[in-house]
Order: sequence, then C-alpha cells, then structure tokens
Amino acid sequence: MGITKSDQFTDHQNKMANILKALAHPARIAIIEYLLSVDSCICGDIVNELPLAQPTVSQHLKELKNAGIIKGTIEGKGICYCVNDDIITEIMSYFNTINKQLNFKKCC
Amino acid sequence: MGITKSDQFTDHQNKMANILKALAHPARIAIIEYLLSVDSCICGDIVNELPLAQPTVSQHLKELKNAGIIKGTIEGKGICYCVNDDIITEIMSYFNTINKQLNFKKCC
DNA sequence: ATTTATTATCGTAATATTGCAATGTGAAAA
DNA sequence: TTTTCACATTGCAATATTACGATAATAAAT
Repeated sequence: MGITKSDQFTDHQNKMANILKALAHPARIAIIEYLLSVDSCICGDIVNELPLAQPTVSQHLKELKNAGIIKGTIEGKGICYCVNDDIITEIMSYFNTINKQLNFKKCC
Repeated sequence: MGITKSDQFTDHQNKMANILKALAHPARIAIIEYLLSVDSCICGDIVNELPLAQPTVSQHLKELKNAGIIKGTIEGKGICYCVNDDIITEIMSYFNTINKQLNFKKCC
C-alpha cells in the first residue's frame, strides 16, 4: 500500500522511526555534516555545497526541520540552520539502551 | 524523480543513510525491540508479536538483514534472528562524533 | 518603489516503499 | 512419501519519496 500502519505501533516507536527517517538520506546526512564542519553558522550556501538544485535542498532542510533535527533562525540576509543537540542526545541514548541490552545476550 | 542521487555523495554518507533507512520504520524498530526483549533467541513468533501479516514481516526482516542490522541462523525448525552488535556500535560511534563536534559550537 | 538576493512553495514526472493474498520452498514429522 | 510447519518470494494496488523547473514570498539594498 505504501501506507505505514503507524497507529499499530507505540508513540515512541513512531517517533524514533520518524527521527531516523529524516536522517536516512545521503543528502540530509551531508547537510548535517556540513553544518558541523563550518565554524560559524554560515548557512544558505548549503545549496552550493550540495550537488542538488535549490528547491531540492530547501525540501530536505524542511524535512530535517520538521523532525526537529535542525533549527533555523533568520540571520541578516539569509537563514542560519543549526543542528539541534537535544535530538542528537536523544538518538544516542536510544542506541545506548539498545547496546546495553545487547551485552546481556549471547545470540546464535 | 524518487531516485536518490547516491553517486553524488560519499560512500560513508550513503552507508549511514542506508543503515538508518533500514531502521526508519516503526515495524522494524518494533522488531529490534522485540529481539532485545526476549531472553532466548526465540524468533519466528515475531509475526505473532507484530500487527502485520507474515509476508510483510518477512519483508521487513529481509531489509534489516540486508542492511546488516540483524542476522539469521537456522535453529531446528525455524530461524533465529538476532541483532548485530557491530552495526549498533558503528551507529553509536557516528552519533558520538556528531555530538563531540556539537560541543564545540554555540549556534544561533 | 525597484531591484536584487535568499529561501519557500507548487506542480509534476519518475521511482521507491508498504502491505498483503497467493503461492513457492524446504525441512521435519507422521 | 505425504503432510505439516516455518519462512520466503511473487505480483500487484495504494501511497510516499525524490528531484527540479517555474514561480512565489520576503527582506535588504539601491
């Protein structure tokens, strides 16, 4: 169908899936890595960095913003996009939990 | 287009995107969480745990397996699926790197 | 008030994903 | 060797995603 049965899963499962989905694209990974690589919050030129047209980049930024992974503030002319620490922390603690549970298992 | 310009991004960016994509679905998150919650490697009954038909679960398992997130071994009658520690470690170290870089930034 | 620069949105084509019924496969049990 | 059980594969319909040209929208600069 192409439609996910979201209502059959827990809120947390859906939340994690949505966060990860927002990151699950090479262009969006590249955006995050670029934002982390620049010293100041020079954004806008993300478009120049990526091998994609401006509307496409804008769309990816929107998805990252919707998922709460980046936040944008108006800075003079353009907009300053930054990675949101809180979500990164949340992702890390999720995988930490998984990792802890794995240590108690010897499997197959 | 619906086609991702994978060749325009680095191998590592594509690899991370693919790993995260495999996890970016509530059913697949639920499968991982179920595998971690059971003591022994009783698998197979994943189908009974999930609100999805058997072929759908089988498909999700295939995607998780292709991404290297789980591995399956034949165990008597059925198959034993287990979470692969190595990939979890890899994901954690990726987000750790991101987190470290974030600490050096004060943004917007 | 115009122009210019920067980002967002719309519309659309191409492709990918999700879900399941039906069917196939392979191995243990009878 | 049939039957049965546990999974996998196929095929298809519904929906989602990706990408971009064209076109807004907005604000600073002239």
